[in-house]
Amino acid sequence: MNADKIPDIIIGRLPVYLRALQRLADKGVLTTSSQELGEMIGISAAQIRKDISQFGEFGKQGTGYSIPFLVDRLRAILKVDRVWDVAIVGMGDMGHALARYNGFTNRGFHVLMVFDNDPAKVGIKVGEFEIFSTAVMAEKLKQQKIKMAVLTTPASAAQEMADQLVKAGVKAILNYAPISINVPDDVHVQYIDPVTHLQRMTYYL
Amino acid sequence: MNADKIPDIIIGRLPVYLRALQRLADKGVLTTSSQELGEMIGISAAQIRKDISQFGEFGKQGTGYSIPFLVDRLRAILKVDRVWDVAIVGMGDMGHALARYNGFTNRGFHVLMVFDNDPAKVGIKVGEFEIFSTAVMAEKLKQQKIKMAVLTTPASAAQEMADQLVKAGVKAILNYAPISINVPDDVHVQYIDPVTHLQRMTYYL
DNA sequence: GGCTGTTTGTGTAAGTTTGTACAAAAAATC
DNA sequence: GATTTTTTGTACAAACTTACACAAACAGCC
Repeated sequence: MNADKIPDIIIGRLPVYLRALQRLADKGVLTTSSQELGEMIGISAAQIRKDISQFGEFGKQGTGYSIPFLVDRLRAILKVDRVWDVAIVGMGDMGHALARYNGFTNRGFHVLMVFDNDPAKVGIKVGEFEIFSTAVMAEKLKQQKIKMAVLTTPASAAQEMADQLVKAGVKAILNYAPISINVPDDVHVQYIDPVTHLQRMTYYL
Repeated sequence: MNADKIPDIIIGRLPVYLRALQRLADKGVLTTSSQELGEMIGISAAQIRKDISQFGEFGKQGTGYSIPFLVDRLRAILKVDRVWDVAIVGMGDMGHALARYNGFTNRGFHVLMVFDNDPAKVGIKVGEFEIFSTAVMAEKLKQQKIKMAVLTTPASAAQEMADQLVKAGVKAILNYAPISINVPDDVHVQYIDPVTHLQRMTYYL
């Protein structure tokens, strides 16, 4: 195990490996090879081997990798061998869709609370959740020690909500708002904007 | 203009530049510098200059970049100086949210049709759209010459739907299903899976 | 008009990432 | 049990990406 400093680009591929491996596990497959995994996800076998070997010698020559074992290791490395509570901020269509999404379960996450700054929405039920006011957000996030949030507000509110999240101790933000946000260096942000993703492909059409 | 072969990693940053520039333009700002833009989006000024200079000399020493001009150039480079028709496949919560999203307008895209393979959903109206059966999908996509699609089905249906999209001539797929899909080399895929994005951040918490 | 400050575009160096190839280990086959 | 096949982990080379630094161009000001 060479825990020195793993490049972020490798960390970014591990969830993709994990997703494919869990899919194989669900089908009852017990072992796989870097070759087979690579064909599933479109990454070269050598790269997969090199990425995984950063964390230890998890495979066996001639056989490949034990799927249950490798899944366990990857979950531990990514720290999703536990459940992280997540808050959703912004209860528009996207916030609703995510609040009702059942794909977080078993992959390390649990939506615990949802917020909106519109007084007309506060108190309304969305599935199992009652929408809370963003006025009480910092308090509730601190109380529950929530470290991760999903931002699904319009662009106009995103920076202000991000600031409040940071103040409340949130260290990871998944930003669905179509705008870049500024946060301190110790806060991580991932961006999901369907338009930028589409624009990245039109260049090649 | 050195159109030889622009690295994909640069193409991927251009939509982020464009998004920030259009935001400045909407505020009425007429010029900006690589420095200012870099601070907005968290990318070094040198990198922004080098990226942009791949396509021509769009800036002016001492002044910076004309925002309207640079926006025009980036839109042309990314081919979003026109409107691309897009189909959405899978009318669950996420499909609904995207069908109702008004953020595509003015950024180069227009949702033209939506599909679902559930007979109980076919014919129902979602906003302005009538849900069509996936049985008629290939036919309708070809008829309208649609080249881009958003895939919002469960993982179990994603590969089959992707195959149908490819057969119908679609060349770019934005995949919200939590699974890697296999497509021919000339078809582009971008992935949006909130869980893999979250898992990429938990490593650092 | 000359001086000062700003900002671009780019050459070069440094750093990072990927690809290639192969020894070593394990399993399968005969 | 010897040979062949499969597959890992990694050394080394190649390719790619980013950072640094600065000349040249332009604007603003006195």
